Amino acid sequence: MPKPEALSLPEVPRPNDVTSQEYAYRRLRHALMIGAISPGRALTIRGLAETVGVSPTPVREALRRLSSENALKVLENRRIIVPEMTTQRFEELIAMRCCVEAHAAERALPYMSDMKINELEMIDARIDSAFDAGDLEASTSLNRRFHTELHATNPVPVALPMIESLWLQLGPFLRVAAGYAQEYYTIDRHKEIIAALRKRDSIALAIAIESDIRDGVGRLGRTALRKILGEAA
Amino acid sequence: MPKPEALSLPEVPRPNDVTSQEYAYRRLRHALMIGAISPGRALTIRGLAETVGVSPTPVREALRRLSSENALKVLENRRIIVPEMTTQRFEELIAMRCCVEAHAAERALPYMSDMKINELEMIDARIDSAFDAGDLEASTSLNRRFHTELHATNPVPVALPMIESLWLQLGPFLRVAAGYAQEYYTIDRHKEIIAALRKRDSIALAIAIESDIRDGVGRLGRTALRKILGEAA
DNA sequence: TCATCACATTTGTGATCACAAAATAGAGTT
DNA sequence: AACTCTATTTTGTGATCACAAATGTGATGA
Repeated sequence: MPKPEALSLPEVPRPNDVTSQEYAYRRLRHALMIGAISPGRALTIRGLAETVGVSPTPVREALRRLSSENALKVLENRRIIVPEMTTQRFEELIAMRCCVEAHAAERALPYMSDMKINELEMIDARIDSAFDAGDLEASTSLNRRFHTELHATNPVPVALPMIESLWLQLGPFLRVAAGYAQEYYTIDRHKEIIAALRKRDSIALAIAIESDIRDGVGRLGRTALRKILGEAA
Repeated sequence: MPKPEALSLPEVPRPNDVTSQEYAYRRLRHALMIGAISPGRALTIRGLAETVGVSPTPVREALRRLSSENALKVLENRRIIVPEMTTQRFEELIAMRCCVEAHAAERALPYMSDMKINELEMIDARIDSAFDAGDLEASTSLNRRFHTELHATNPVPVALPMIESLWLQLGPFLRVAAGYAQEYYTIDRHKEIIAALRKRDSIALAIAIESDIRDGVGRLGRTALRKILGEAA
């Protein structure tokens, strides 16, 4: 009889110079980000070690990192799980995304060159064509790139790790509404964001960012939540 | 001849059931938070292991955690250091604190009972008397407690780890202006915060929080920065 | 005085092992 | 059939060791 449950993690490229610990971290992080692991899933060190193909030591370090990013939760029994989602937590996460990402965008605005805005516009165009071509994986990946490029325009990107932490916390949950998992990253208001950037209008920028979040992840997340809670009732 | 540099970490209580990894984490974290380690300080695994009294393995995990909280920086050579502070980074951190802590306080407001507000007021009174008595360590510790209690009133404290990460990033830097290290935590606007809480006035609350940050850490930090940059020039 | 090269030391990394606690399974009893 | 207690397995934890890369040291040369 095979192991009760074998967790499969999507492959990610491994350059020659990355440590085992870093590789394990990237595999797990990517899996969490795209919703490949469901909330509540318990993770074992040895199990992951086998999946990733390294020894337990580097896996433990990767798990600690993810725990510190609040992507994983360490229970009192020392077992490590993907956190469960609740309506309250979801609302808090969305509200926090609005707060931090709007702030980060405003803080990036002074450093935003026309060239940079053109770059963002190009990425957005590629998102649209990937989406039209039905390539959800590409459009999801490009969407992340759009936001990262936007916030990383600030030469001192203090906000970036916080934003990524929030994305990581939201990622696993959106898997629960099966078909929505990929789709949710793709309903966007990037056109409005770019327009606000061009006008150097920080008020409009903050509004566009908030709309992007609340209309995209927010709406789909709420749908998913209703679905789960409905099923549970 | 003794080792070139032996890092001494302030003691922290160690309950029986905490793991070595958790203990190493707490020692280091506390040291960083109160400014016991200067920016730029390089940390070695073996060195810390000896200081803390555990083997290298748990120390490595503790270092990974702190790195993920952006309290430590992993260089390309894999050496781990306490990040340096710059004027830009300082301003970004302060601005981020204003953004996140104001948001968190507003989010906590609906859950704020009169009893809870009384608790906060009592803590604030103890801060004042500790400060008057010249017990800077106690007043610093109570100040942290004040903010933690405030933000943790929200039953789903998504903001808390982010705020703590920001405090951790600011902690080491304030040591550089020697005398200010402890003092900066004690110039506060807690009275205004409590008044806003009582009125359930979220606008006034956000303003009070921001004033607390900008008048306290902000001003002292800028003084310290000028001092360093002046010395460097 | 400065640069260069060889050697010793330090340091991060990761695999392995031993140990204890927790979870699981199974037998026995009520 | 439900419960309890015991034995087995699984799991997290932490120390140790081997290895390779980075760092530091010192002698030799221009």
